[in-house]
Amino acid sequence: MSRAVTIVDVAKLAGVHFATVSRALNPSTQAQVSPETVRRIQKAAKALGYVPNAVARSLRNNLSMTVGVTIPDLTNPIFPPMIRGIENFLAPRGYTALLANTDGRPGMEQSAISSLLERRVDGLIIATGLDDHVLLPRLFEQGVKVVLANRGGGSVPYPLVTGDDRSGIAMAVDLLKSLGHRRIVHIAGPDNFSTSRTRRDAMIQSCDEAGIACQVVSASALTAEAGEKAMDDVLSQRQSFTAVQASNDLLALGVLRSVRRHRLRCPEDLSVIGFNDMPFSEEFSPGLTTIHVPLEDIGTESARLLFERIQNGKNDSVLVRLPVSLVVRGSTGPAPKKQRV
Amino acid sequence: MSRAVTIVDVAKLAGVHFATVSRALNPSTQAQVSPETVRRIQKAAKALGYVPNAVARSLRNNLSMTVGVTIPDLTNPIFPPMIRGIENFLAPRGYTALLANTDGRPGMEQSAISSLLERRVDGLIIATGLDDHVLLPRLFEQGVKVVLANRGGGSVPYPLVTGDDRSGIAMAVDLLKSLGHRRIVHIAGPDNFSTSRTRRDAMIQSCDEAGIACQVVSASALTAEAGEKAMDDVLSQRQSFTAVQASNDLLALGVLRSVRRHRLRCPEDLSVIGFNDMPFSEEFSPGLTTIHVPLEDIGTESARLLFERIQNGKNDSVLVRLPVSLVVRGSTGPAPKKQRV
DNA sequence: ATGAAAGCGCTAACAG
DNA sequence: CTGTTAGCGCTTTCAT
Repeated sequence: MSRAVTIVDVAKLAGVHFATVSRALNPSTQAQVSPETVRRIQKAAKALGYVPNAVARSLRNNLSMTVGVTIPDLTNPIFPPMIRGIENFLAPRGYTALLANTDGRPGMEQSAISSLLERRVDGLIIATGLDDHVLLPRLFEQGVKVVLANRGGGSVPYPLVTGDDRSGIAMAVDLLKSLGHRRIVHIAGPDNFSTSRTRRDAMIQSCDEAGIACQVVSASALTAEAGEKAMDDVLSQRQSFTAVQASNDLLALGVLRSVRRHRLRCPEDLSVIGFNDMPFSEEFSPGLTTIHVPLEDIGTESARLLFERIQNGKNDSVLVRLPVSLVVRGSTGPAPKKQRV
Repeated sequence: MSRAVTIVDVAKLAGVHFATVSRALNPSTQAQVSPETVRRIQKAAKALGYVPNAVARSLRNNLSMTVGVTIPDLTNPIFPPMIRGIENFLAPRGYTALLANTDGRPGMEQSAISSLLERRVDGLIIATGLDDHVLLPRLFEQGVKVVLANRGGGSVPYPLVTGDDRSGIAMAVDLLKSLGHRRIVHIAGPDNFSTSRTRRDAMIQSCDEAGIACQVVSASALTAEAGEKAMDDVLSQRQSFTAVQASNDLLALGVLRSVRRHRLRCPEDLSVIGFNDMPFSEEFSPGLTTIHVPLEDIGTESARLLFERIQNGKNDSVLVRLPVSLVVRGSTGPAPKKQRV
């Protein structure tokens, strides 16, 4: 690219000092310049195809107008809506999001955050759902603005935005109970995800209170494949149960596949219920009954909290727990009279 | 945040000039500094928690180590894999992607690109699939590095990465023909997307060559809702046909919904075939027969081409047409003897 | 209302 | 091998 046109070029053409160009082109200082001069400068800028250099501005202002967002994996369908929520809030305010995938690996998370910090993001939305790493306290100490999204609270007093997992699980248990189910299997996610633990514990508690027997099985990852494998294992054990509640929809999808392969009918032989209401869970066969989590809202709220903290310099803690709701579709039905499983 | 520690602070602690710190901390110049000094500097840097300032470096080097990526909508499932492909290639090379959603609106695309250019991205991957806007020739003229992904060729000689739409459509027609279908409806996407036009034209040509009657119906958007509505219209016209080929899987999903609502059976009464093999199309009911497009590879290739062009300063044109394949699932079957539609 | 000058943090000549 | 210096493009005092 031939050398970019700068404020100095514009100044020459308009016949003013380059500082005046800066004032004229900046909304907040434009009033300091005479309207006539402003017009002249704008004309010159357009004529030359001037494009402001945000990098130089960032260096000078110590403000990059970017925020970093770390997620485990973009291809996990719960994240695109969250990210849209984040961008919908930030873009109109002049902010751009830098995305980093961590694949759930603490090492990658660390290097991703380092890279974002080097780029001098004004704040961070961490949605990796992993346990507190050593990094977090250090970030807090340094005054780095962070909002934690979609994960459980840790020891560090950063703001936190999640769906209401406990009440979601309670809704699921209620539904199953009202359908006559008395023995449920819970497919839990890996233990190092805070949501996995929260949902599992809530499940045990809700079932306990409802007088329902709950068997917990852990999947090795939050994927359909892991869910399928976990369900295969459960079915091979010939336990008796009439319903499965999975820690997320991807696991539930795996359960559905396993059930189909074992020639069981859902929901006639077995009810299945997920968590998240991820995009397209409606299209599974059968359509997945699940707990709807307002993913886009989680994104929007996280962005709002971060934005506020960047603006006012505070770093105070809040807990935003967004309400969830039950979505009943085809994968749940009355408990079978004669247990087929 | 308390004032960040800079190269100067490190220099003071290590008792050297700050330029030496720069050399010591930079892999490419580290050899110029005595090993002993390097160690001392690294120790000082660690002790102070020094984080290099990429913004300052970018300004100085005129290299931001970022690329801009514009897409219509992250929540369209074909994009996350593409973006992962892009990031998988770029991240190990020190590059970060700035994402911008345009919602398919030329105005938003323009402002997104402006914003990215202000941030001095080193290049742009444009995957909006819209027609050439006025911007493109101007960008080319200015020497801005761009790679066009997943869209048809335009008048501007930028590199281009797509799936092989024509051969994909041919595969779909072949399959339907071999199943005995002789009257097909093609649900086309809006005309301002180049892929819509390519696939529609390929459809007309392939059917022509195969001696198959093809009726084209246009959907108002590339969404399930638009596909459903288009299919409703088709069914209300009582045309005679035994198969539907949709311009993408989202439209096909809408078709499946419409078919279900009209109490027709798929594939017994009607075969449906999509395009893209987007994530979860396998889970639709029935599983969607479709043309697999290597979305992640499209991302990787785009990133590679852009990277090469950033490296060597060239801006030469290439056309990379990635092979596609037919994926047969439950939504296609033999043409019915007695036409039910 | 505008000009002059300093400096954000860094890299890259150029000296020594 | 290390120090000195200039300058990337911009905003912001401080003068005038």
